[in-house]
Amino acid sequence: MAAEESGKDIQPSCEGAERILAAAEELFSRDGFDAVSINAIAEKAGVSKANVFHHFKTKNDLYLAVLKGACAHFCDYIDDFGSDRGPFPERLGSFALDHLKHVLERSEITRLIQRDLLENGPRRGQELAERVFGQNFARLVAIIRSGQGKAELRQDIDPAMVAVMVIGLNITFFQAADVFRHYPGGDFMDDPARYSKMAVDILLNGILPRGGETK
Amino acid sequence: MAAEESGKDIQPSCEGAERILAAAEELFSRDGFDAVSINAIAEKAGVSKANVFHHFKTKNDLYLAVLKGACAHFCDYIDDFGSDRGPFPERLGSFALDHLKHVLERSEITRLIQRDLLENGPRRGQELAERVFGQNFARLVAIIRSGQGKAELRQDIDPAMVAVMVIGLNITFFQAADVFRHYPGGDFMDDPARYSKMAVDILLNGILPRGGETK
DNA sequence: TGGCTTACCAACCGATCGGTCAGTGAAGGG
DNA sequence: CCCTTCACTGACCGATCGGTTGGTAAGCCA
Repeated sequence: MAAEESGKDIQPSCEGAERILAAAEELFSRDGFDAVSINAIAEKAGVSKANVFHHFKTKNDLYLAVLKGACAHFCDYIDDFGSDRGPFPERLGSFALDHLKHVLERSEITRLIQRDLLENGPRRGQELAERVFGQNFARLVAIIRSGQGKAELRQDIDPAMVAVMVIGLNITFFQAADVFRHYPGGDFMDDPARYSKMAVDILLNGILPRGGETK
Repeated sequence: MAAEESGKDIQPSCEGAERILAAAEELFSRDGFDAVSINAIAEKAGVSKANVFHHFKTKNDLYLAVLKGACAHFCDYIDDFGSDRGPFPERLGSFALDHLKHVLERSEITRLIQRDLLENGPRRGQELAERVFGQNFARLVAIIRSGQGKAELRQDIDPAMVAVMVIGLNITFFQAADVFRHYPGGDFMDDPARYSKMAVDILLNGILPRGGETK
């Protein structure tokens, strides 16, 4: 009897199960948990409905497996974000753009996680905090803190706050570009790189006039 | 025969219909469209299921009515945001905090709109852009632009971008406070006013050291 | 060879879904 | 007075839901 992998992390190993997972990931992220039927998943995966329940005990188990896989995938490559050398502003800008690209390239996973957070509230928030964004966040905070150590940025600001703003602004682009795009002067929401550059510039320099010139 | 108000904006006028709308708004925003059954709505509203269909042609019609009502409610009071007088930084800070409070107070509506945007993608984005956030956005842009006119902020920044950042950072707080709260140094996500103050400070002054002191 | 496990499937189950229908009782107008 | 309108209901419909059951065919180890 299969479908007993409740706690384990063994990846499917079976080709059918992988196809089920892939189909489920796409459908769940696009339509949400309740809007997707096991029939639809089975059909898309090219297997029978009973086979879905052979590999996953319940629909919720399948969803959890999809979410776990998505989280794992999302954490790949984040070590490559940003350059390790160079002055702090460049390092921050590089991280911000890499992270935004990463989010946009994995839009399916991003939407899945976002939806899950929306539906499962605070309790899921803690889980996700630990296993998904944790690495991104820690790395970003480290970049900022190191810059602060070298007095390359203000001492009186909270590095965690800056990290929240960078990631938050990227998520904002991901989920609200379609809204803001339609406003007059909102055409920068069409170009991630331009958006990232503008946001980082403001983050670094603020919007108030300076003594010197701004660039 | 009722249930024929497909295009009209006449508010329910009937007490039963109002109770149905209220129940539906709460359930839809909490659990999402597909997870809420007409039975559940009817039960919560204290009417029969058939009566729901008497007032609203289909489940989707009811959902649309809820969304429309939510949008209308959300736009109330936004004219009171921010003070009209005083220096630009105070005006911006005041708007940002008022807007954040507004979002948090109407968390049900906010979540409903957010969910709808997530599920209905770009096509709904345009609608929402026009009818919900439009007024907020325009007002915020006006505040920023007026400050720019008086040379109270940099000339080379895009007012729309600043508006996106203010609103985006508020939405970030709303939806991700439960995630970021769990990180070391993320305790500022417990206090909206503190978060808003920190964000606006960075927005205004940037994170790079200045010639003078920062405050 | 025979027993055991595993991947898989068609058929089926009770429950619930969105939605319909025939009808009831009260209000209102002629 | 009847007649229409309207808010409202219980009983019902076909479809589909998540999940189960009994069974088949292939591989593996003895």
